[in-house]
Amino acid sequence: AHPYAEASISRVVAQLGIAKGSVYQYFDDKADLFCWLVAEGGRRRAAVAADIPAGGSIWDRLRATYRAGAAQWVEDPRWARIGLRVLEPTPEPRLRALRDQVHRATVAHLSSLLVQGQRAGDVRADVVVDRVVPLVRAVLGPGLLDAWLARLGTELDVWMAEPGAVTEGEREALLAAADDAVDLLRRALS
Amino acid sequence: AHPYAEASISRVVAQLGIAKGSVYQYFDDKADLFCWLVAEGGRRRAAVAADIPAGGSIWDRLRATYRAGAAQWVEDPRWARIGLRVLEPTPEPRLRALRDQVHRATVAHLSSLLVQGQRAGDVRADVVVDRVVPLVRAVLGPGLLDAWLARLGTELDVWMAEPGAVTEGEREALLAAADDAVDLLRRALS
Amino acid sequence: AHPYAEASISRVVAQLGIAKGSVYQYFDDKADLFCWLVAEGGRRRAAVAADIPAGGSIWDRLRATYRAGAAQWVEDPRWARIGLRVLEPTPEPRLRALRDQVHRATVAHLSSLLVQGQRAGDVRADVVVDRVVPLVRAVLGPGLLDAWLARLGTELDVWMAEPGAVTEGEREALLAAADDAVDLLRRALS
Amino acid sequence: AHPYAEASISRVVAQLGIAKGSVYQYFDDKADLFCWLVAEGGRRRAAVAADIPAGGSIWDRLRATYRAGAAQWVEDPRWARIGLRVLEPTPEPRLRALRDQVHRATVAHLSSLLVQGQRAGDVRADVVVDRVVPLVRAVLGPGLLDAWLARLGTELDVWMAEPGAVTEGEREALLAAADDAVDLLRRALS
DNA sequence: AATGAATGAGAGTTCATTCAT
DNA sequence: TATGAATGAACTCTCATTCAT
Repeated sequence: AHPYAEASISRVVAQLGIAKGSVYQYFDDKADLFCWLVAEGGRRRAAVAADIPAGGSIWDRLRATYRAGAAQWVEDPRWARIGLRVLEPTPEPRLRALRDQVHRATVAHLSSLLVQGQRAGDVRADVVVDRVVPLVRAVLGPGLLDAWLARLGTELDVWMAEPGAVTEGEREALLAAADDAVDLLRRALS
Repeated sequence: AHPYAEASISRVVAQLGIAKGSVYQYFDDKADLFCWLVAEGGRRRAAVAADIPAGGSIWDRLRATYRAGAAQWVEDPRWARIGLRVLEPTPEPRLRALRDQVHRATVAHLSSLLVQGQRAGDVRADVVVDRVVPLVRAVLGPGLLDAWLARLGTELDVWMAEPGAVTEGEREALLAAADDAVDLLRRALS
Repeated sequence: AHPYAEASISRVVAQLGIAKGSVYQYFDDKADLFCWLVAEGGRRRAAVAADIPAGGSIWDRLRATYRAGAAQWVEDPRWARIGLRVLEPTPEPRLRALRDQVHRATVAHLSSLLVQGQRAGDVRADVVVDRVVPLVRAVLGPGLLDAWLARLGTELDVWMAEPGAVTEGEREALLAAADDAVDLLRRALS
Repeated sequence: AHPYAEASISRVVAQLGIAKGSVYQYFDDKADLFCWLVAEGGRRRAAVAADIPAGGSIWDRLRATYRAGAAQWVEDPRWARIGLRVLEPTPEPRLRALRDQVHRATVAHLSSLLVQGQRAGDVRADVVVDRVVPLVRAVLGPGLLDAWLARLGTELDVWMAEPGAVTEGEREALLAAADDAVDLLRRALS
């Protein structure tokens, strides 16, 4: 519910009704707990991503991936949110290291996808992969998140505080937003 | 140099070699100081943006704007960085208000630009402006920033700590990255 | 409006719209300013008390004095309030000295009055003056003040913040309360 | 030892030789600590008052009560002092609430006592209870305290700083002062 | 394994006072 | 005479962490 620096172990244990010391039975310190949460969020996202079928164009695959992301965002908003926390700036060295690792993994994944796309003819040959990866990443990351929030007519923090129920229509809108994002990239790069 | 929550007035005054109380002669509190810094950063950016010529297609104008942004990023990195701080999440109500205001202004600006583009034939008629604005915003915001950092071969915090000199080649690369971002949008939307 | 310790020169100058330094042109420090205010309050009270006719029994004179006090309390509540501030506890040595001085003066005055009363037959001969003076002082000080506030149906701080207008009926009630207090003493001591 | 506003947690913990944070393990904040102290002081006084026999005239009962108060003032001066702190003026809302509550309870108690006295014939029928209660309260409160201090030949703060031993003669004098106060009221009201 | 009291560094903020202008 | 920027001590309170039980 809070960025790393503002998150307070005192508040967490008060809310959970457990002893402060108990946290330190399982985690070395605040950063360790935070890292575990982020990693667990990543694992849950990966579990969903694993079910994406491999066939079709890279656009089909991207679409399937981010449609699944939309579904997860609706079903498990708190864990989805945690996954984003790692991207926020922080001076804590271990969190920086974690963030860089996540960054590199994402870049590597998108790069290989685009290269595959070029081989398969889904992506124009004159696209310089390294140059577009940051842009692609932005569209599918903050861009898509922003589009989702706009569709829900809310803001991130407001919605996280009270995720509320998502109507079937809203759910469809989120999936459509994922399609929009992938379509924009397809038009730009194919 | 730090997100709002981690920024410490104690550290600032120690670094400046002034008395703690002096800060409060000019600012109501920490949030007030932060808001002023962000606003000043915005003013400096606006001063640069004012010089952009009005003619040409919206793509030409976007290109000119973000080329100017690249130049400013190189020449005044600290003030450019401050401008980004306001986008970071925070529970402080006044900073949230400021962030929302900046957000709305950006969205309004991009929307009107795209609508103009449709009228002028620079943007396809079937583009739904409201749906693509978040994606455009992401490309030109985090996407372009990420592209710049990739070109400089560094990371945000590392570079801010020691902005260093930028070679003529790097400067050209930053301008080229701005072109890349706008081109991607042009291909996608026109 | 505040006890000495809570009173803030910063607040005062902000409210007056003058420079902080100006205070120190006229007063050595916060305590000096406070002492002056208390003394001025005392002077104003003394000015009123000077008009009390000297004749009659001591009960008549007390009654006249505290009726005048009631009138002043209504007409000049802020200055009357200041006069009470000096009685509040404080560790500041100069304020303690001032308070002790006021205390001694009051005790001396009441003592001489009661002795006169005994000589004139207004006060029973078996009354031990020194023993009753603290009780008399309490009746005419905090007791009467409390009675006034009860008659106004308010509390001290509430009323000071917004003294408001006093109806003729309330004014009469305050005078009656002064009579009550003196009557109680007369019955007890004569 | 100090009024609420002047009391300093920093000073307290320094004197106790404990860590600042420890205070906040037991109390929400400074006001909470102060309220607890006042309440505890009240409880101790109530414990003593509970032993007062119920029979006799209301004057007998008042005398017994305030004789017990004198004894406690000698035996437990610090806790007795704390009980008085709540009566001091303060802008802190919670302390104001506490003070008002104490005020109302005292007034209610004295009112019912005087009404009982009227029924039993201890108090003249023409006494208007609501009008004399503030005066009675003043005699038994600040009046009696002042009388005690006069008998001890000291001042409140001086004596609290060094309560010292009380001789048997002084102890008797304090009890006599309680008698004096009640006698004054008896003469005035019966 | 769980507890929660103790810790003390550090935070933001207010304050009375000084003094060059 | 008036100003108000500069000062730094003192304040309350929060925090992550430790450790004896």
